[in-house]
Amino acid sequence: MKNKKMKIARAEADVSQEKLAEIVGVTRQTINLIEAGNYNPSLKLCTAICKALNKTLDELFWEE
Amino acid sequence: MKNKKMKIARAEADVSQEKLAEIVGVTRQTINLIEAGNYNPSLKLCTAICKALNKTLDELFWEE
DNA sequence: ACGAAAAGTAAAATATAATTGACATTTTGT
DNA sequence: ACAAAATGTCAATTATATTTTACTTTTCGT
Repeated sequence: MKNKKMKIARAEADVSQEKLAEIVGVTRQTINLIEAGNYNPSLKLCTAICKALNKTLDELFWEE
Repeated sequence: MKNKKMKIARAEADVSQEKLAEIVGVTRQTINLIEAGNYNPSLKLCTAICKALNKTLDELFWEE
């Protein structure tokens, strides 16, 4: 499933996929894949993304 | 860093590492490694563990 | 104290996250 | 409408999470 929450949070923070990738130390493709879904990122990466976007794990990655 | 929160949550739920591993579909060693720290589990696994223990990502895996 | 269950740990093999490079498409500003 | 930036996506490779097997140590009930 797509990660719409992350995409929105990134838009709110006004950073491109490329910029976010640079901040958290991965490639742009990795960020793109996470937002596109069908991907299973590591906890460390999820945490880094949250901190970069001023969100928590529950806010960006929790699914009921 | 050790994941003490997860260990405590598992104790509260009164399930062994082996039982939890079985519930979330990984091996006992994987659970052990996560609790021992120096490990970087996948988001999917973290989520499965949270649901098994009735906790959220922030409660078990968030670090300031 | 004893035995059994649970927990800790390690090395080698396997599965998969993440990278790289490259190209196509969409969005945005002017 | 045009150019530039941003996004979507793919195949091949590399890095690393997870498994498997196996052994040691702790914990807990009786």
